[in-house]
Amino acid sequence: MTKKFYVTTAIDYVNAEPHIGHAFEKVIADAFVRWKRSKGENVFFLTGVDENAQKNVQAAESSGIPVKEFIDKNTASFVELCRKLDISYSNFIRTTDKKHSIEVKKIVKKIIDEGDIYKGIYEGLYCVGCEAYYTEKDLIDGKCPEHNKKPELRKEEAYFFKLSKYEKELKKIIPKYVLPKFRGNEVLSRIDEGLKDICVSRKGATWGISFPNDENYKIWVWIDALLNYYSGADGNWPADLHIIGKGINWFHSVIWPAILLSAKVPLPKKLFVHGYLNTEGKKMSKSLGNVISPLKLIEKYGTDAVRYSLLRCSVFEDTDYSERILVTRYNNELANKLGNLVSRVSGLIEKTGIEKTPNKLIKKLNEKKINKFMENYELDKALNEIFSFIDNCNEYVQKKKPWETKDKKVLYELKESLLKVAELLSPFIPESAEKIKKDFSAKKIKKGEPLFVKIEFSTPKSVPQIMKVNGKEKINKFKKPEGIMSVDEVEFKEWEKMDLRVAQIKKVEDIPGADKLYKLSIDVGELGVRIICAGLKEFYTKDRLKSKKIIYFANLKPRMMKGIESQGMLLAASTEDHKKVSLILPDSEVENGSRIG
RNA sequence: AGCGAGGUGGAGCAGUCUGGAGUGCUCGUCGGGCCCAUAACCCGGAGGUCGCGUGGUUCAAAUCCCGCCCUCGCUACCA
Repeated sequence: MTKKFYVTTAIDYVNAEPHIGHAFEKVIADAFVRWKRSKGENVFFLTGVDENAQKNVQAAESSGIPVKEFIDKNTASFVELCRKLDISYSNFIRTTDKKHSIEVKKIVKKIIDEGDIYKGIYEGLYCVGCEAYYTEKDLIDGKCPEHNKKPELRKEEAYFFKLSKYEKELKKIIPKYVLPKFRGNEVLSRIDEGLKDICVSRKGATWGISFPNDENYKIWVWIDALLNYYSGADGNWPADLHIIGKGINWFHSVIWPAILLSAKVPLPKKLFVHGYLNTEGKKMSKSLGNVISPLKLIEKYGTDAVRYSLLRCSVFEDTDYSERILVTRYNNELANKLGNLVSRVSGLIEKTGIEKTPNKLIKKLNEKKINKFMENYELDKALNEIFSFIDNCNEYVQKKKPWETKDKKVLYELKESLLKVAELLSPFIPESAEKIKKDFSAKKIKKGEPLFVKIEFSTPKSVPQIMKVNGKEKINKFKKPEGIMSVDEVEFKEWEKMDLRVAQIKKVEDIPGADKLYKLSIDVGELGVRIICAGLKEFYTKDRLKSKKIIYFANLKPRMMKGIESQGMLLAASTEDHKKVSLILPDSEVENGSRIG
């Protein structure tokens, strides 16, 4: 049996629910995998979750749920995300799997035998309060930002990996391995700054995989995590393609090949580093509260709408993404261009019929170009090219006027072209592509339900159809727009659910590592004292906030921000670009905890 | 600070590597066409000194070189 083409995504931390970035990566990988398969290749596709990270433990602890239970719950939502996104993975790995930890230990053992792991002294600034090491730049005035105490210089025994040994070899590998080129260059220039050996053990950690022959240490989670590609390969190693985000490029470009070199395991062929999604030009982060939930989007708009809108994003560069962008793309491209074309052609065929003829229209389709883009992993450009052919089809209908000419041959060409379009789109929007295929392969082609129900932000009304006939304006009839779905209007019942209160700020504190966030303790009268995180640091000094009465959204689902549970949010006005932020305050003196509404 | 990316009609992009009339795409806007289709589809217009130096190279610069300004990202556990 020949080896399968092996594709992986990064494995995700399960310290929180999946966000849109996770969906982005999975969809890219899936579309690519489906395309490969459509070319007759046998593809093995691995995705999964990193469950051994310390972060997971922290998140579990602060939400008061046992680690295992917490992880199982979050892993389930990542599995659900894959299912709802139609991700056609072959294997889903969890790094707590026994099989995985056995493989990890084996490889680590090999590296030890190779003499590439040695015991040394780890020296760092340790804050007793945090029970964690800090680097110089984490500190504020040389003090731990959380406890405002000088950390102590602490030394402990640890295991180190001889990363520096592989510097030369890595520099040779990277240019061919990393895609796009500029990501490879970034890494290379960092290697030139010096490659230090890395600490690969964690002493006294309770979660994770133990060192072989030394139970006092857990293996650094990255070694563990990276090896998922190997342990989950199911006999298909080496990987042909790793798909990851730019944030973990270093680990995949440098540490990962070094580990494999040391363990004498073949190297993966390509590393595909995609960019990030931003919201309204801003980085997505929990502290900004602008994280988009893919599960919610799917629920609201459907799998293919989410897949399509994500796949239209530039793969290598960072791209702006928002619900509004999703809706715009969905309406303009899926509903108006493609959906409408399917409707008009199937409707015409139902009325007129078809007659076989050579397909001249399809000549406008540049399939070579599309394949070229796909081979270069430029999915967005391939998709663009397909849609430019869809434009050609719409132009063709317009030009040939088959509703007038009753030309069955033209309709045959359109039918054939749409079948081709469906084939080309199936890696991107499998469900809709399948529908198109089915519609146009039927013996008796009929106009079906709209393929993409259009989304409108306001309630649709009946609109008069105004037509100009021979230069004279004529109101034809009141036509109810078809296939319009209304969203984003809030029922009074929904509004009522919101518990808004007046609250007074009692304490303002910095949060370590957060440059925008304050931790606020607020007095909400009968509801007691609550802790919230607010991104106000750029706009308000601590003194200006202290003892202010603000409007507080009390029953907002609590969320973790920088390791702190934010129990609700305060209301503030902000300009579009978020450059100006102003708190909303009660007009006159009211009691803490007063209801608003 | 270092490294990286970018500055192209009102918005967002492509074009720059490999120089050839400001060309293209999506949205918006204005006008027209069409009445098959999900108010969709098609055609056309307006709108830009391609960040600045009226810098250099060249017959020719958005594209190559130099300088400057501005914005954004990354800097070792974030997809």
